[in-house]
Order: sequence, then structure tokens, then C-alpha cells
Amino acid sequence: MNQPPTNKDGLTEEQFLQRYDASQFERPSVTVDMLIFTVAEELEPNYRKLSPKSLQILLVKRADHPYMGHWALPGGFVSPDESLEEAALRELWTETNIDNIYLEQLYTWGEVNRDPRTRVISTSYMALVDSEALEVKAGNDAEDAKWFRIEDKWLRENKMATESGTITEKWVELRFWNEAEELSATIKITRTVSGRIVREEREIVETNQVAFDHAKIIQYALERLRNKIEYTDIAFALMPELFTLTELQQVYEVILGKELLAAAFRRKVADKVIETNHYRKHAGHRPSKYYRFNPEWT
Amino acid sequence: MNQPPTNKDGLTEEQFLQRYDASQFERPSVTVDMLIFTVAEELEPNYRKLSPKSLQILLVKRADHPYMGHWALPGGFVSPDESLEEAALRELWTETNIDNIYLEQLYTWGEVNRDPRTRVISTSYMALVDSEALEVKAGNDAEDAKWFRIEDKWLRENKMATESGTITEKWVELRFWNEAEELSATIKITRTVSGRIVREEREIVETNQVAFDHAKIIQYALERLRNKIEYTDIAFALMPELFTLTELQQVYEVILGKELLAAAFRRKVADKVIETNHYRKHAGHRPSKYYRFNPEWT
DNA sequence: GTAATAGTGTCTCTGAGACATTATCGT
DNA sequence: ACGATAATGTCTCAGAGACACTATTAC
Repeated sequence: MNQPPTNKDGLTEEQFLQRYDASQFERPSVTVDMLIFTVAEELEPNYRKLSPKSLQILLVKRADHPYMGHWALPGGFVSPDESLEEAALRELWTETNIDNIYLEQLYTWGEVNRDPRTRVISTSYMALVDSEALEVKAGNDAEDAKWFRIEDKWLRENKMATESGTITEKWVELRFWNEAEELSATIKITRTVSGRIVREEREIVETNQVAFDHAKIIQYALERLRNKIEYTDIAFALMPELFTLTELQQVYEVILGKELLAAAFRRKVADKVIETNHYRKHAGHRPSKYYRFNPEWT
Repeated sequence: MNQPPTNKDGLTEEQFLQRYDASQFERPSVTVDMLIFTVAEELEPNYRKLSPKSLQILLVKRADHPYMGHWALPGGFVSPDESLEEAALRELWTETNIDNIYLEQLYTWGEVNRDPRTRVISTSYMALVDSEALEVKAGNDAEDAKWFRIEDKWLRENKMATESGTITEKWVELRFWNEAEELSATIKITRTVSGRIVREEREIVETNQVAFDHAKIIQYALERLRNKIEYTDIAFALMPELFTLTELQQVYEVILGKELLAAAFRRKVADKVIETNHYRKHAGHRPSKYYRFNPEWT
């Protein structure tokens, strides 16, 4: 006869699981925070000029304590019957009425006193929304959700020697604004090189109408977005189905925060896109060809 | 007089926090899992030849249900008064008696049924340990922790068309072994390209003596390690204080799973290292210069 | 014609891959 | 002398930056 194996208490796996008491350990709350980015066109009165673009992020105004009246990342508690990613998709849907979008897990924030209510561990997800789908939103006026233009600014840097390496502190200012509001925050990024080990840490120095530690999360996301746009194809998640190469280049430029040379840029993306026969016309200058993403691109 | 703002229930922030009942929502358990890697030398009887190296990972044998007798990643519950990173450092210390090491958050795994006991959300951290510090370990024989050589093998790939893109499935086999044990697992990685959106998913097809979904986590870590070694300096975290360029190259080779050309490799790392005046001698061939990491390298 | 953007051609510089060549030990 | 690894030199090729140049439209 084949007996199932038992543990030190003489229990089989089935018995063990039946008696398992999950409430014996104190447990934290778990939430997801959504970083929903898009690139939108600004108004340009001169019909012959191109409209400049801006990077935008969706924030919601907090209706209750804590940080009442401040702006926060959309998000909420993870319920027991959904995975983290399902919770993120649910939040995305209720905030923007958009699904089937680029979604990527960013980081999990686990400091003890992030939230004054109770211990909250929060996993942040970055979503990229294309500028045309953006119009779709507007259904959820129950909550006060608004798009903010976002920009960061290098403030200053400070490098010190230690016994075994160096410490570099960098201050970065974030600004968020739209027609009605203007928020800001200052983040200090500390990079410690000690022997062969490099460690990086972020700290909020000052935060102006931005709730919790969310400014820190946004700064981190911005950095990740900048890195990833260089070596992956996430930029296309911000584009509509058809786009011109100049529009694509504008998206790169607004994320990287610097101008690119058209010739080199076109060479770089050449085999990631497919030419179409359509042109953007009536613009007062040479019409530009529309392209689409090339999914075959390895 | 300046009254503090109150919410819709007429409560100030202080009153709100006093009455906040954290137990109103059902909460998951949160754990950290540690992926502790090192690169160790294999035995080479011929004194004139270089010893080959192998990538190794630390696993612990489970003493209780579930997965009793299987091997798992070291880790444990996050207690209410410690941050995620503190929990990771604590686990690292109790498993290896090593601190001040490269530590990086990898990913948070949030599937609903990862653990048969209860809902468990787990944040995995990758730690890189240098091969000399490795000797330090051996204190913690309470638990059965062992180093395993690790290798992965590409098995097969399957690409299909869908209405809006493609699905690529890739099967990878992981093998873990040491003098006493041999474990294995097969992971299926599904890459879905749909429009401009690319998504990637991992699934365990088969797992042989590897507990929970840990084979999937390890496969993910291996991929991340391979990527990061190309564009960051994490390789140095695996090196002792002084090393030869050939040793450094061996570490790259064993992680990338391919041979590199010495000339190009030396050029690439040239400004990340500092020459010393010491040589490795008595090796039956031209002595090699020792180098150290250059922390000034930007 | 003019203002504006679209798109191409080409030079240079840099860095990686390939491979050959020289250097230096211990026995 | 031999076997082994250490270290450098150099050719080629691919890709990025720089910049000049041509093309095409709406008014």
C-alpha cells in the first residue's frame, strides 16, 4: 500500500492544507497604482506648422483623507480573487474605458510608512495609451480624473567620496500642469557606489499637491520609459494605427526630452515600420507618407 | 480661526485616521523570494589549464507541506515592521551570512493560486554574490540549503498568425544539479503581438522537484540577468576584489552561454576596470595582470 | 514665389567582430 | 622546447551623428 508522505506533525498534504490558518500572520494591504501615459498634440494656430506634442499622465483628485484634495495615481486595492495584473487592467478600464493596451509592471513599493492609514504595499504598472484612443475617455466623471502635462528638470548634483567609493545625489524637479491646476515635486536620487556594489535610492524632498509617495513613483516611471524607448518598441503603443515618421519622431523627442536628427532617426526605425500608400495632405507643405507598425520586426 | 478641512463625513484627517479600520478588506500574504546567484570554479585537474566556471543558484529543501521535499527559492513572509527590501536583506543574511551585496528587485508575482495554502503575493529579489564570499556560508545548517549549477536549454519554438498579429510560443528547459541532486523544469513563454501591443507570459509546463512556480521565476531572472549584464555593470558584483580579465570574461560567457572574443571583450571593459601591479603567477603560462572595478566609470 | 515640412545622400567617426601575431611563463 | 594563456595590432563592416541637399505641397 502506498501511503502519502507526512510531515513532522504526521500530517499528509491534504490534512495540512485543511488545517492551515492563514490568519496567523499579520498581513499588509496590497494595492496597484497605474501610471497611464499618453502623448497628445498641443494647439498650433499656424496651419502650416506642425503641432508640438506633450507627454501627459492621468491623475485623480483625492476626495477623502488622507491627502484630501491632492492628486494621486489612479489605483486601488487588489481583491482576493484577482491577480495583480487583473487588478491593474480593471483600474485601467474604470479610469479610461480603454483595454487592450500596453501594460507593464514597474516596481513594487514596500516602505513601511508609505500610507498613513495602514501598511500598504503597492505594485505600480505603467500603461501607454495612444493619443487617438484618448478621446474615448470621459465616461467616468464620478471621479475627478484629469490629464496633466508632465516635465522634469535637472536641478543639481552633488558627488562625495567615501572610504570605499562615492555617493552621488541628484535633485530632480517634476512639474505637472493643465488648464486648471499646477502641481510639482522635488525628488532626490542617491546613488551609492561602494566597492563593486551600486545602489540607487529615491526620496521625496518636497511635494506640492501630489499625494503619498506618488511623485517618486512617477519619477521612476519616467526614467524607465526613457530607457525602454531606446531599446524596445514601446513607442508604438503611443501611436495610432497610422502615423507619419515625423509624428513618431516627435514622440521619441518628447519622451527623451531632446531633439533628434531626422535622417538618423528614419534609418533607425526603417525596419520597424511598414510604408502605406496614404498621405497626410492639406498641410501647406510636402505631404508625408503614413506608416504602420511592423509586427514581423524581430 | 483656521479649521482643518473635513471630508464628506465631517471628519478631519486626524479623526479619520483614528477611526480607520484596516481589517475591513481581506488582505493577501506577502512574501519575498530570493534569487541568489554566484559563479563558481569547477575542478580542473590539469594545473596548466584554466578552471571552467559555472553559474549557480541557492535553493532550500522544503521540510513541510506543500511541496515537501522539493526545492524552493529561499524566502519568507514580510513582517509588518520591515520594508520589502529589509525583508530581502534579512533573508539573504540568514541564508548566506552575507550582507552588503548587489540586490535588485525583479518582479512581483500575483497570480491567485500560486500557493495552495492561501493567497500569496511574492516579490522576488535577485542577489549576486562573489565567488570568494561564497566560502563564508555554511553557518546555517538548520535548513537544507544547497548551491545548484543551473543551465537552460532552448527546446522548440512555434509561431502562429492571428487576425491582428502573431503568437510565438517558446519552450525552455531548466536544469539544476549538484553532487547529490538533479532537478528540472520546462517553461513555456508565450509572446503575443497584437496590433502595436506586445505581451509576454510565462507558464510552467512541467516541474520536477522544483516547488511552487519557482522555476518560472528563475527562468525570468536568468533572462533579466542576461540582459542586464550587457548594459550595466552587475557582472562586477560576481567578482572578487581583484580579478583577471580572463576571469571576468568567463563570467560573461557563463551567463550569456556563449564564447566571446578576447580582443573585443578587453576593449569593451577597458575603462570599467583599473590595472594593478599584481600578477597571478605559478600557472604554467604567461602571468595575468589583476584588475579591480573602476567606480569612477560613468 | 514662399514658408514649411518630407525625405535622401554622403562623409566621418566609433565600436564590434574576426583573426593573426607577439609575449611570457612553469616545467 | 612545449603547452598553455595573456595581451595587442589591424582589417573590415555596421550604425550613429552631422549636415547639405532635393522634393512637394497650400496659399
